[in-house]
Amino acid sequence: MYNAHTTASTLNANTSARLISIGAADYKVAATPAISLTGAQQNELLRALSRAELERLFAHLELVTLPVGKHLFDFGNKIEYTYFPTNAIVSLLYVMEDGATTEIAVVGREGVVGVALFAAERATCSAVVQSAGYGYRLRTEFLREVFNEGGALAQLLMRYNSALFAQMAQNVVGGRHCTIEQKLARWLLDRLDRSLSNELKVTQDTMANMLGVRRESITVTARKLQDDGLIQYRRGTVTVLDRDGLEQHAGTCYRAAKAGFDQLHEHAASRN
Amino acid sequence: MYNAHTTASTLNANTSARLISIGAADYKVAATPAISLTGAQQNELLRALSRAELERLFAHLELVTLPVGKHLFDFGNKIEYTYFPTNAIVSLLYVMEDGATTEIAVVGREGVVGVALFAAERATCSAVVQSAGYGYRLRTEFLREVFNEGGALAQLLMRYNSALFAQMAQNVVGGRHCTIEQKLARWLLDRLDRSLSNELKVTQDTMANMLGVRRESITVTARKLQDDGLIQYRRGTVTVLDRDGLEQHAGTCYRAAKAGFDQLHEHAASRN
DNA sequence: GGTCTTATGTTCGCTTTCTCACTCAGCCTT
DNA sequence: AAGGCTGAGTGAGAAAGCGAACATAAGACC
Repeated sequence: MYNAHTTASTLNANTSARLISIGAADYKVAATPAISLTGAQQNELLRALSRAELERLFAHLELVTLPVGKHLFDFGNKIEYTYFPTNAIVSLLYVMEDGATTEIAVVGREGVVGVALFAAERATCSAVVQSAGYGYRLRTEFLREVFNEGGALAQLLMRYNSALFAQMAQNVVGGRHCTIEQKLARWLLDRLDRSLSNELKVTQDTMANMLGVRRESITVTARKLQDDGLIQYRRGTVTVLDRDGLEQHAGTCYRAAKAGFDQLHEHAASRN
Repeated sequence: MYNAHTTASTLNANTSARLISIGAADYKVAATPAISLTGAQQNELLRALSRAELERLFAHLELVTLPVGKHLFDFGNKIEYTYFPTNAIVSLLYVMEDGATTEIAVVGREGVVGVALFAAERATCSAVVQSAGYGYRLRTEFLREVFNEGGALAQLLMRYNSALFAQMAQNVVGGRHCTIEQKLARWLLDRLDRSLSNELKVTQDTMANMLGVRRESITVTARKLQDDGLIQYRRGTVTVLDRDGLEQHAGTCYRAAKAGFDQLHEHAASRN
C-alpha cells in the first residue's frame, strides 16, 4: 500500500518508495545525528550542501511532522522558523478580506519555506501544509546569521529564490491568460513534481481554492481531463494517468516555471 | 516645463524638481566620483548603504540613460548588468507565445532590476524601460561577488527581494480576484509612487499590455475613473488628480504590496 | 448495517470580459 | 495647411466564468 507509515530515519534520499499520507499527529521526532544527516538530505537544497556545511547547520536542524492544514506562519506574522520540507508539500497562500484564497506558490522538497520572506519583518502571505509529511526547520534568526556570512548556503537560497520567482511569474501570467483547464493541468503537475506518487490526496474544493476559481468549475474541468484519459479521480483522490498529456494541456505555463527549477538542479548537481 | 533635460549630476536625492521625460539618446555619462556619489543615492537601495559600502561599489557603478522601450534583458538571456534606476521606471514582463504580455512587477528608484534573478543562469522574464530616465548599473558578475561576501548590501538585496515578492504576490492575487478597475487603479498608484510627478506618459494600449487585458477595456475603465474625478487624460498622458480616491478604488490590492515596501524603508531609515 | 458528513454533480441566469470590426480625433510631419 | 499616424471611443455578439441553489453518492463513524 502507498500508505506505509514510514519514519523519516528509514528514508533514503534516493528511494523511490511510495510514501504519501502520514499520520497527522503533531509530535516532533528528536533529531538523531547519524541518521538525520541522511534524512535532511531528502530536501534537495540541504542535499546540495557540502557535508561540512550541512554539519554546521545540523545542531540547529529540527525534524518536524507537517500535518495537512498546519499553518507554518500567517500573513503579518513574524517568521520564526524556516522550513525545509522533505516529503511534505506547502502552499504559500494569500487570503483576501472576503475569505477568497489564492496560491502564490508551492514548495516541496526542492525548496524552502520562508526564505523569500525572511528578510521582511512580517510575512506577506501565509504558508499552509497541503500534503502531509516531514520537514526540517531552522530558527529564522539562526538562518539569517548563516546567510549574512555569505557562503554556499546564501548562494543556494538566492538561487532558490530565482526559481521561486519564475514560478510566481508564471502564476501572474497564468492568472490572466490561461483557461481553468490549463491552470488545473499545471497545478496538478506542480504537485506531481513534489510528490513521490502519482496519486494526489486532494479535493476539488481545495483545488478551487488554490487556483482561485469556483469549485463547480473544477468539477467540470476535472471531468474533462478524466474523459480525456489524463487523470482519474474519486472522492478526495486524483490519480495522474498521463503525465505528458497533462503537460500538453498545461502549455507554456508549466514549462517556463519548470525551467527555473531545472536551472537550480543543474547547478546543484554540478557542485557535487 | 516638466521636460527639463537635467543631467544626473545636478540632481539631488531630496529634490522635488519635476523630471519626467528625458531625451532617449543612448549615450553613457562617465561617472564623476565626487558628484555621482550623490547621484547614485537617488536610488533608495544605494542610499541605504553606508558611505564606505557605497564607495566600494563606486568604481564599478556606471551611469546610463534608460530610454523608453529599452530592453535591459530578455527572457532566456544572461543578465549581464544589474540596474539601479533613479528616475526611470522599469517593467518586468513576460511575453507569451501568442505575443500577449503581462507585467510581473515594476521597479523604480526604490529597487533594483535583476537581483531576484541574478542567481539564475538565464532570465525568467524580460525587463523593459517603461518611463525614461537614468539608472546606475553594475556588472552582475561583480555584484554577485559582493553579495557572496555577505554584509550590508547582501542583506539589503535580500530585503528588497521580500518587497518584490510581496508585489508579485499581489499581482497573482489581483489577476484572479480583481476587476479591471481595481487593477488599473493599483497600476497607476504603483507608477505614481515611482514617479516624481503626477503626470504619467503612457497610452491606454500600453496599460492594457501591462495589465494583460484588452485596450478597449482600458478605454472604458479609464473613462470611468475620469468621470469620478480621479484622473484626467488625453492622448498618451494620464494625470492623477485624486490619489486617495484611487487608493479607495484599488482596495486591498495596493495596500498589501505597499506594506512590503514600507517595511523596506523603515528598516533602511533605522540603519542611518 | 444505518446514519451523517462531506465530496461531487448539475442546472440556470447573470456579469464580466473578450473578439472583431469599425469610426473619430489629436498631434506630428512634410 | 494637408495628410497620415497613432491613440481613443463604440457597439454587437460570443464565451468564460460566477453565484446560488439543489441533487446525489461515497465513505466515515457509530
